[in-house]
Amino acid sequence: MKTIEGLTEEEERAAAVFRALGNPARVRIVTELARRQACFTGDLVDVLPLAQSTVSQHLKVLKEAGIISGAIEGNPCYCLDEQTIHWLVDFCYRICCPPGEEAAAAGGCCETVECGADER
Amino acid sequence: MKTIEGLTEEEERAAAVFRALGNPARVRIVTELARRQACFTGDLVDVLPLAQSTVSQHLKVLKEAGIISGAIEGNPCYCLDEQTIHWLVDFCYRICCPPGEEAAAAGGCCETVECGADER
DNA sequence: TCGCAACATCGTAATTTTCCGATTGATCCT
DNA sequence: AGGATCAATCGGAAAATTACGATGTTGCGA
Repeated sequence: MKTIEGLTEEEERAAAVFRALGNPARVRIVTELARRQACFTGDLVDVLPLAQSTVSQHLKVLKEAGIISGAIEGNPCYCLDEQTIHWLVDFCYRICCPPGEEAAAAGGCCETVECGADER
Repeated sequence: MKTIEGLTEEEERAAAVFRALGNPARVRIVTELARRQACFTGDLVDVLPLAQSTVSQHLKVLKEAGIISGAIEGNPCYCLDEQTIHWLVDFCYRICCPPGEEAAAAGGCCETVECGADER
């Protein structure tokens, strides 16, 4: 993947977090973690139809992206890092509804500009 | 990628949208689109350090995920599909702050359970 | 109609992701 | 110490992504 130079740090981070979440197994891990508050690796292995090593790798990806955190010495216990989720939501909001844009938020942009068809 | 059978339709869709957003160039496209309301392909090619064909492919990915929409006959004009963004934000909220969880939303889950260290 | 300009799509090479089994490292119990 | 259990990491194969140039396609003006 080529590096895009003009990117802000925020965009960079958003892309990384989105990428980490962009996998069915990892979304499942996140929802499970949200439901249970905290899980051992084994709990997640039971839930997912994947090998233990694979689940472990997914956990690593999520951890590196800051989406989950945790692990106690010798008894790894994961949980959601809600700050990151909140940050992501915030990012989306700022994208979608920049200051002074209350009007646009309602109907979307396409109606105001001459663009709205689906297929070319 | 293996298909995870237990996945809800929502989780499936979330993973797809996240995946589409999980690329620096595509995040840039989205932010640019938000800033300008609507863009021709050429505008985006000017902004990104990528070949025209590559940008076109990124646009296709975003379109297939429902993140952008648009294109008029013969003069393709893209814009954000804010509904999708809103849906995604909603999904994140439901994950992070399920009903009857006001307390947990503030401090995160980790403090309440015995799990909070960073490194193993 | 011819050619141009704007995009999409195709073919394809390089890189990355995804998954698994095997191995290693830690902890705990006997 | 020896064995069992749980989880991370390694090595490698298969599949997907990313990027590019070349080629199609469409609409417009000369």
